[in-house]
Amino acid sequence: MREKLSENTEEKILEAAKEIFVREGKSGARMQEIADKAGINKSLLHYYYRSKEKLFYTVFKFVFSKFAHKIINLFDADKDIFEVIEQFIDNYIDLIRKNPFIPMFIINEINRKETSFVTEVIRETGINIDTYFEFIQRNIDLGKIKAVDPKQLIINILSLCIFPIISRPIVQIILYDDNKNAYDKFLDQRKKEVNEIIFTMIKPN
Amino acid sequence: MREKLSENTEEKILEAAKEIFVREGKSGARMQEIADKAGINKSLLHYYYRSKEKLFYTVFKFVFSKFAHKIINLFDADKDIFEVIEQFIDNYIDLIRKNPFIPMFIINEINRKETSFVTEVIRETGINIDTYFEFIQRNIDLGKIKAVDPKQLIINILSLCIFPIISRPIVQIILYDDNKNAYDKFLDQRKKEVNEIIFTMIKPN
DNA sequence: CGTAAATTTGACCATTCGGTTAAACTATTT
DNA sequence: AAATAGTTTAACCGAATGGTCAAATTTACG
Repeated sequence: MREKLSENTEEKILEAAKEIFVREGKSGARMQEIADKAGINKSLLHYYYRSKEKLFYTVFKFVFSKFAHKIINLFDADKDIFEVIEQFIDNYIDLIRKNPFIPMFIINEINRKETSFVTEVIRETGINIDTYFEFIQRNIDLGKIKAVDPKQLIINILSLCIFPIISRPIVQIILYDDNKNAYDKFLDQRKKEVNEIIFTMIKPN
Repeated sequence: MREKLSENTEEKILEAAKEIFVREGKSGARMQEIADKAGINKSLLHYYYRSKEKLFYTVFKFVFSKFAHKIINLFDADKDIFEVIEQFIDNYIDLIRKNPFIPMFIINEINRKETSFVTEVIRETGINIDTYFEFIQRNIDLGKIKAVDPKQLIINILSLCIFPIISRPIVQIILYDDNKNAYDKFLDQRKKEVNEIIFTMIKPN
């Protein structure tokens, strides 16, 4: 049995597939377009990933895993919760701003799949929400924050960070007459805004 | 010139197209599927709406207009702002819960279109954000609420209401082990949660 | 080098899909 | 009833698309 000669090609395919799938969605993506972007023949796609379905699954798992871990891992630390949240909001808004299509991509495709697919992906990527719950509970026990519902809290943070970016194409037009710079400023201000909201809601009386 | 005999068929097509487009997206939707759902021949689709593009445009405008007006019109009233917001949150969460695919549909398709398309739709549907701005400004002037940024405010409300529902398929699994009832309770509680957040942020000191 | 395995290509296939066309059918007007 | 305009259908078309296959090329190794 020979060694794998070009893990390079596989990389290039994945990179191209990621870009196309994320931008166009699964049904909108074309195998030919992915091949072109990877600079290879369409047959090669099927040589490495037997079908569009398989290729998509690989890409989805990769993208989802990366994003999910960026959320969960933060709360692993033993840092001050207010610092963690501030840092999270700052990093996450920037991250999504740089990859504005990814949240939509994830939500979108999960909507089209059965639960088993999602469960499988979550299991395989090994994300674990419990570290977050423990982190919050510890801080409640220590009296650092109010006894808030950790589930509502994480959804509040994610909502306030993600929604303004995924809805940007409409909101930028309606609120800012499609002025890109103005909306970028809006998003920068938003970091303070979200911070203030979350802090206000969790800080002890 | 003859009368239109069956505005019935046109209705049926629109209804079917709406359901399919919203669920499958523009590229995922099939003209044949729409025809089947409307109980007619595929050629009839092209008789009434010349192309998929035209049919989609009609559906999109219809759906977008309905949802946008539900947001804007509320703030037209001369009611107490706290009542308006409370009612809005309650209604809107229920509305989206009943039509969970619509926000994603709108955001999704707007992402794929050029600005001109969106501007056109907004112009044609005649939504006007100024009534909202005036409503907020009036309440600030009257000292009923703090001098908050109306843009941040509306985005906060929409984020907190919409995101938990569009991300439901993932979040329900991660937070509630895919227990539908549990997540429905979560969303009911959420009305209180969002209300409390918004009220806390705008009420005068 | 020679050969066998791994990689890459081009030609090709079956199916799907949006769209067209001509003919059939229905209702309305005269 | 005949003519006419509006409505519906079945058959068909060309392009696009996911996928296959056998041949060609490259690479690793004895």
